[in-house]
Amino acid sequence: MKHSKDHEQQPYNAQSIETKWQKKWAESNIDDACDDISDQRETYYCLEMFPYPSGNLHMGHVRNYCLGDAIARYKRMQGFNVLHPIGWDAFGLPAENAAIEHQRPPAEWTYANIDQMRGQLKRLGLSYDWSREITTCKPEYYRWEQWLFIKLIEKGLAYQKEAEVNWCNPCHTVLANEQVEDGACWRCKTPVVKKNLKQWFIKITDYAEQLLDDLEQLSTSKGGAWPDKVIGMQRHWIGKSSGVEISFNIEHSDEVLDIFTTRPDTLMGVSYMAVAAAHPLAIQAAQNNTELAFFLKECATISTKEADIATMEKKGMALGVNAIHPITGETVPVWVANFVLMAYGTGAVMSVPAHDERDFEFAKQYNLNIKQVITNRTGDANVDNAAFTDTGILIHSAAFNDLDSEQAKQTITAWLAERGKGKERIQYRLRDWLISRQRYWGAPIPVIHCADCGAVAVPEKDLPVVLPEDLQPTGGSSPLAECEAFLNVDCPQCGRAAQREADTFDTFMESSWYMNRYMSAHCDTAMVDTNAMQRWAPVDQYIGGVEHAVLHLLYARFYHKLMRDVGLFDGDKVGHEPFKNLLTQGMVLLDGTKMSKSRGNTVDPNTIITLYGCDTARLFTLFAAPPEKDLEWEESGVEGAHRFLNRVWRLFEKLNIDIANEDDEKSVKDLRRITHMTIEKVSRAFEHGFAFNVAIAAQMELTNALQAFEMTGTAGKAAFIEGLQALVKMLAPFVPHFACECGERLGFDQAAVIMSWPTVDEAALLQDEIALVVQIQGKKRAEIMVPKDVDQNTALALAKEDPSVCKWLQGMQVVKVILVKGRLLNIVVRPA
RNA sequence: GCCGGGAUGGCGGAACUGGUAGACGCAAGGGACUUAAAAUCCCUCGAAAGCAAUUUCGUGCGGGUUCGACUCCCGCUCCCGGCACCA
Repeated sequence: MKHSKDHEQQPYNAQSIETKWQKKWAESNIDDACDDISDQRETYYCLEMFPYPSGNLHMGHVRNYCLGDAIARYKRMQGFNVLHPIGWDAFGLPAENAAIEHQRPPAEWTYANIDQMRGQLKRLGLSYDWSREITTCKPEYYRWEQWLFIKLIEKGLAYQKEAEVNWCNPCHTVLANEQVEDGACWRCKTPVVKKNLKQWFIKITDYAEQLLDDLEQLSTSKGGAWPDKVIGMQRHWIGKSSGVEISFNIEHSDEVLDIFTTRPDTLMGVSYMAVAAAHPLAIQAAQNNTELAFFLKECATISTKEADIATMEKKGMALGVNAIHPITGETVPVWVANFVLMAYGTGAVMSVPAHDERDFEFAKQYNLNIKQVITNRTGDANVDNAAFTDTGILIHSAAFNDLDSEQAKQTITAWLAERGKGKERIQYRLRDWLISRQRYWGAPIPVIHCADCGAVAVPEKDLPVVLPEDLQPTGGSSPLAECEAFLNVDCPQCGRAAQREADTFDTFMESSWYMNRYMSAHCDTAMVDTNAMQRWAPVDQYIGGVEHAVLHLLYARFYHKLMRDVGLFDGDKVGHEPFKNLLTQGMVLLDGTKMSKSRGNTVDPNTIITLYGCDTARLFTLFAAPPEKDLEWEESGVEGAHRFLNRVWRLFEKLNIDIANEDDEKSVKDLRRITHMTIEKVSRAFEHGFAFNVAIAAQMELTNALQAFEMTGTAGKAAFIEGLQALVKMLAPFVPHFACECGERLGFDQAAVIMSWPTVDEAALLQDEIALVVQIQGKKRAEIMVPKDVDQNTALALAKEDPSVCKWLQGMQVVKVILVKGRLLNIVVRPA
């Protein structure tokens, strides 16, 4: 036992403590994951979404990494072999913009930012395995992405096609569908323009069904732990719908108009057809019709210029062509309509105004026929003022009358199928991933364009196609497109002069597989090492902002499956999904709005660290709100967190108290109970839900109890030390530097503090006597002390001795008694 | 419109599978220590009534189930996030 002199009080000095421990940790590589197969510990992979090196860490980063670090540290203390890596999502547009502004190549800016931000991360004392640091703009990283891409070309999963694509003028590049939000660029918020361009795509649609099916195993109902919100968003994005493709012949022509519908039961109600402006039938009709040609042109621009597409007026024009109804043989006019999307289904629809709101509106506007063919059970549904969109019973449908919608769908589909005029079809909203970008600061697409051989994949032996890092963007098109040294190359097939593809990959390509690369970060013989994958994958806990719910999280799931299917690993051994559990953290707000540079309402993490230390900053971000909720930054709250650490610090003064007297057995027992209850509560927070705000509150309660504890004898002192030790260890995932320093004052080495989690002594939780709440008619009327395993009759008898209970029982007859063990006794009475 | 999530003191938020509503912290008020300030410590802190013990009301609104409802069910209101002419 140490003597009082050793515990003389030094004030808590965050700066010197943090510097001291960060140095020690770095020296001991204590945070590195162990790849040694002899290591028997169970593995745990904790990952936070890696940062884009924008220049400085912001509070959102701090929150993200503190959450992850708490989990990683807890798991280490629980005896897991933890992989907790970090890296840099280093390609991207801001680097080019900065390059233009500063007249320096983007590489310089990027690497300088990485150095700056690495320093900031280290200042936060985050327990990363720095030996696995990844920088995605380095050839040693992106070469494998290029490698995978040529494999995908071989498998027919990557292809080039001319298509209508989303173009962002300020960013001077095309965008994937996922990167268009409200008709505008996800990055610069400028409305996108439609353009027809030849671009590279990856067939994510081939994986639609898998991506949808595997969402099931991620949902909480199936033992996974992805938020319902994210699962719902992905499900909706994939947008599966089952229906029928129906062929309509065109009058006086050999042409066939194919449409997709989910409501074949309404087929008899078709009164016109509508095709997209880009539909071949429309284009053909426009050849001899200038008015129509003008309208088609207008549609192409309007649909993209209008910010609010939803409220856009429905417009259309008759093509002057008729379609023949496959059942009745009647003719219906074909229209072009601005609400029909070329990219969905077949780019054409059968219009049933009586049973579709959109068709109804269009029909009213252009005075088209409205024919009701479905009614409700009572038969009184009408379509006078609005479409009747429910399913129901068929009417005015000849042979199909009186069938209900479900039967009609089957019967009509079968009828069509027999005659070769229709077939069941599954349609997805998801479209192929457009991965070409007309940007410089990205990974080159490994393709060579040859006049004779066409687009030829760069042979594997010639990889990587290295991006020249010294080019200077000027603001217009990519400097890569003008870099002769890069572009001119011999065709790998015929050997004649050819040109490299000047487009680069969408930067979401890099972030789609980095989680798998960390497992074998420096492997130079393969994209990933299969053994490492089997050891570590999947990520046990992924933490990041919800803004990536569809973008990154969908692409990464897809990429994982691609990597599996090119044979990099066995999905049954490694897992078919990359992220087992997902925690989506809320934003950091200041005065109710998101902290952002553009709003100028940021709080610099550095300032806070300098003022209070990183432990205080860490503690506050975890305590102020539950992880998934938004967190309001409050300086007074930060001070409160700092005060708490000081309070713990001062608990050590109590070690100097003389203990010459007898113990008060009850208070010793109570203290031990609080200690072990706290261990239970804090452990529970880590095991499910990550309610660190509650866990920290529990630690504050323990601190209060320790502070209030009157230590008189040796048992008391032992209980106090036990509580203090447990507290220090439980603080370690949150405020590691502080905890290590406190641990040292208790005589622990660092491993004892950051490698062992306290265990609950069940015996300490037991109480001989408990406070039992006595309710009359469900209302609390008294609290009595009873033996812990009291039975109902004894409890009732004891309750009746209590004067305030007596008062309420006066003149009453006991009807029923309910005892909830360990909690309460409810007496139901009625007037006698 | 559709999907998801919410609504609890002055504020952020607690409340295990239905069982003491408001833990913990912030803010506020009062007091102690101090020449003073800071720091620290103690007390009060949902509303109403009362000197008090105590009582009544109280978890967005209206119903219901139950001995007992912040929690479950039915019907709403409002807020936040996502998607949105998807055939």
